[in-house]
Amino acid sequence: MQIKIHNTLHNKIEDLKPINENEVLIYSCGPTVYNYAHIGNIRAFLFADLLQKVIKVVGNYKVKWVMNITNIDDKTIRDSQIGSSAWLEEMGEQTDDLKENLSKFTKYYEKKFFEDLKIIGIDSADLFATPRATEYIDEMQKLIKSIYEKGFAYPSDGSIYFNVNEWRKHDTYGKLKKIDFDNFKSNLRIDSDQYDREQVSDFVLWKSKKGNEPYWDFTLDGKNFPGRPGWHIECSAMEEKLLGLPFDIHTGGVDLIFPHHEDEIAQSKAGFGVEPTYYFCHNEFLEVEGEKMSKSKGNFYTIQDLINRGIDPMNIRFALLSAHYASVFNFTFEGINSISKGRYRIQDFIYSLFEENYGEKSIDVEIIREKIFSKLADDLHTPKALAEIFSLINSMSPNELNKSTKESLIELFKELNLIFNVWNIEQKKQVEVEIPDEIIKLADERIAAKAEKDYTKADELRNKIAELGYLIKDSKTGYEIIKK
RNA sequence: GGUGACGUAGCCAAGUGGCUAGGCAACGGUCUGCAAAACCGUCUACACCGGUUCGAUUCCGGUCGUCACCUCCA
Repeated sequence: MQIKIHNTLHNKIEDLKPINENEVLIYSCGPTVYNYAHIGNIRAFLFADLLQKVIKVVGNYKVKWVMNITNIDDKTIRDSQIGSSAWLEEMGEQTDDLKENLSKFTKYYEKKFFEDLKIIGIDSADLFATPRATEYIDEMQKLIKSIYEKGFAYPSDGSIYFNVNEWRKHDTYGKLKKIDFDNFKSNLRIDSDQYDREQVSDFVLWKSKKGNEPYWDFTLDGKNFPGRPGWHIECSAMEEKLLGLPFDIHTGGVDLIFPHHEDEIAQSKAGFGVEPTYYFCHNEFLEVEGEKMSKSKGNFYTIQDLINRGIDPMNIRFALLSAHYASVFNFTFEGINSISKGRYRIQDFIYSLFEENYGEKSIDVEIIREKIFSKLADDLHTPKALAEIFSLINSMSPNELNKSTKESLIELFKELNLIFNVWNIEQKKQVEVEIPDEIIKLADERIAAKAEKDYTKADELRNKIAELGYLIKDSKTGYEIIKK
């Protein structure tokens, strides 16, 4: 099926036409590993994952997906410094070697990041590569050199900057977003580094070493520039090395449109002579209870925070998939709760497909499949696809279906789950939960009271059991105890 | 200040120049001693003001409001 996606380069939905016939090359801007990922970060990676899954399952392509790990920047350096309060015992002993500290610090959060991905249903085996910025310093220096030699970079006070004005004479700067060069917010010129630059819109390719920071030597024009790469150059260098240019799709959050991706385009074109990609796709932000997430507001949730509040990570995944990636998602606890119920309903439908209980009814599953897939193919429209799924489960009772229809539906849900990855496609298992003897005793007492029609006592016992954290469901044959 | 997005029922969230998206909640019912669960049913909205049109929630203009980006925040 033809996949369509919104391309920020042209601000419209376009047919995906990959460079290679059978394979789609995707690069996703990955995390800066200086802290635990929060649900906003997670949304971005979930979007990239959704994209690659839909391209595979619906588009029938192979996918080569690269996500970088930014392990060197102001924050990772700051927090890995000797005596940093952000240093955790689990990271090991700090040493005198600054690079070693940086590596220990960032590898800790990198590990946590991949654990979080797994929890949220993203399989890191789907990733072709997860390059760490510090392992591609040579490639970055080569690229900077090339940009410099072509006259689009200049050194200033030990750093090397990209010359946007010079570049604008050759090509558009502002391909992703219209930039009004006369109206950059004026107070942003008051910036501690501002005097280094020829003009405000120039960005740094190589940052000179400041104080006690880890650094790499970099010889340019016979002169050494001890320092470290700027943020934008990391992605440009790693993309070229791992995917080759141009590749197909570049993903990231909307905040990266400018300047990060704009600068990537300029750098790659200036240094390599090629623009990085044909499609830029961006996910919108996530708010919490209607407000932008921020540490100062205290509405900053990590996956672990949510799990600690008793939220099943599969419900987080499902909730995020229930809205379109390009719209602002308002994360609320009430919302998670309500959308979760929808997931359970679909799950129950799937379970009943496995029941060996058949009717006469037959439906054309292929038509349903086409419908759902076409929604996903249309700019990853998961809300519409889910509406189709709900319409399906509302239109029938599973046990009135004949055997082959049930089997086809199981196959369909298996396929859908390759994308959604939030259901168990199997027979319902009796979950073995240890019910304490005390509870069983109370429940038996209640059944006895019920049999004697002593409902007051029965209700009292039910309340008592509820207080202890268990729920009683009566049935014709007896009762069922569920742990709350 | 500049650029862009958005405002849809109690809540979340699609979409469209005429043909009730969907979910959650709520309410009524079936079933239950009563509940719970499940099932059936009910709930017809598009910020405001103009304009275009036979017809506008959808197109155009304006107003109000919310949000994002404008040098390293996904």
